[in-house]
Amino acid sequence: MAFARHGFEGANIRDIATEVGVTHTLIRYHFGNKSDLWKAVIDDMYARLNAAMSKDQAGGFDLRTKEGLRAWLRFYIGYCAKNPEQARIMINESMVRSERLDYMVGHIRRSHRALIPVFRHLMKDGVVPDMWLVSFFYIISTMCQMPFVLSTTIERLYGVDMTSEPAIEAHYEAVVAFMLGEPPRHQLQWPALPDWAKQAQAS
Amino acid sequence: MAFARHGFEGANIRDIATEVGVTHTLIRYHFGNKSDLWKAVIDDMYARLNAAMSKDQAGGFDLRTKEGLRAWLRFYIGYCAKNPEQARIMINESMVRSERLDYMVGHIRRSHRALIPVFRHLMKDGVVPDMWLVSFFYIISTMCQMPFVLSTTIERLYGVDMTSEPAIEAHYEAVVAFMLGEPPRHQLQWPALPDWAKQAQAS
DNA sequence: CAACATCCTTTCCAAATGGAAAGTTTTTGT
DNA sequence: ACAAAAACTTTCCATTTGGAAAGGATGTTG
Repeated sequence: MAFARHGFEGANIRDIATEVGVTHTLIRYHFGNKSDLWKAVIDDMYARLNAAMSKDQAGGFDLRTKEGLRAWLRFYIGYCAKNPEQARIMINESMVRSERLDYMVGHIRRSHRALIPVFRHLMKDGVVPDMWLVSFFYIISTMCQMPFVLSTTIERLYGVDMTSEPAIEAHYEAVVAFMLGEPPRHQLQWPALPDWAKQAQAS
Repeated sequence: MAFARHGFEGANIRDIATEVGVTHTLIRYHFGNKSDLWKAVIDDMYARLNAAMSKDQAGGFDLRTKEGLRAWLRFYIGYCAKNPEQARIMINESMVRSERLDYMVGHIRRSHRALIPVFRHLMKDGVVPDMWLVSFFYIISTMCQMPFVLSTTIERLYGVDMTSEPAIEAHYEAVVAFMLGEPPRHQLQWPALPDWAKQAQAS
């Protein structure tokens, strides 16, 4: 989506319209002004996120155990990999204090409220070390999101397509190893590195 | 800087100029077109980063030990906290494939090349678990950067000023705890959470 | 001091962009 | 089938924005 790629100011209704094959005035007719369109996008985004979360959470895992945490991480990392625009939009709007940021924070707060008790449990049970909750939240979420948000950079830098299944799997294993201190159970063939990185290994 | 806040397309030379107190044509005279200005900003950004890195690395720490890693993390997190625009610009440009992204990748590659051998060492010595190098890189760097990149959101969400010393310190302790599995050595008074988050704790 | 280059301002332009207004087609309810 | 409402298009406008051009001020050098 254009808002994810160019930010609110960089995106323009006309391009969005032609992308969908309509005129820019039609978009205005249905959504109102640019801010209204943006809000509609955000609402839809969170609706889809919540739908995916609750569906898979009902279908499954108890976040308070290591096993459940692993399952949740696999789900969440997969979701981030397939919907990187969502994190991109949110990051874009975090760059400057704005009315849009406040609107977004309403959604974020609801998500976080649901996860806080779970995260506290993980600490209490010693699954993860005790730490400041805010840090824990942003460490976890950015760990899962950022490699996919930055996929174009990683592609240019390491020649790896982060949206590919092996890369997603490798990253999942890395996150689990990092969080739980457990090395990958089945030895993975990690996506190969380019020459400049391999040579750096030697030095 | 405007490029960090609004992205390349969202920023405009005229506003940048008035911010500095000159006319927009003067900026054009000195830097050329908008892309040239952007490149000059990036070059300066990396020059300052490299200066800070090499100065403090010379003054210091051996990244291959736990102690050294801790010291480096403290430095790097502090740097990220005080220069969040740097990560912001890079993230902005990662949103879409562009000539600017390629330009940036040149700088990034140099930084990464210097760190890869160090990171490999950390894994070989068992300081951190074995994992895919690309994941490790982005886990580490985003852990250190993102809370400060997203400081406006965190402020609105948790009422915490991430740029304050206690918040930086708390985050540093969290990162160390997360990476090395070591709980904070001296018990910190973590910045307080707002009511909505405390109540979530109870449930 | 005169010629020249550097630095900076003023003025202008064309394209892009958000938005308004008015008109046309399609759908819907009766 | 017909009137009203909803959906959509065309046309236009004011503002913003990157950029070009020309002129003026301020050194700088022989």
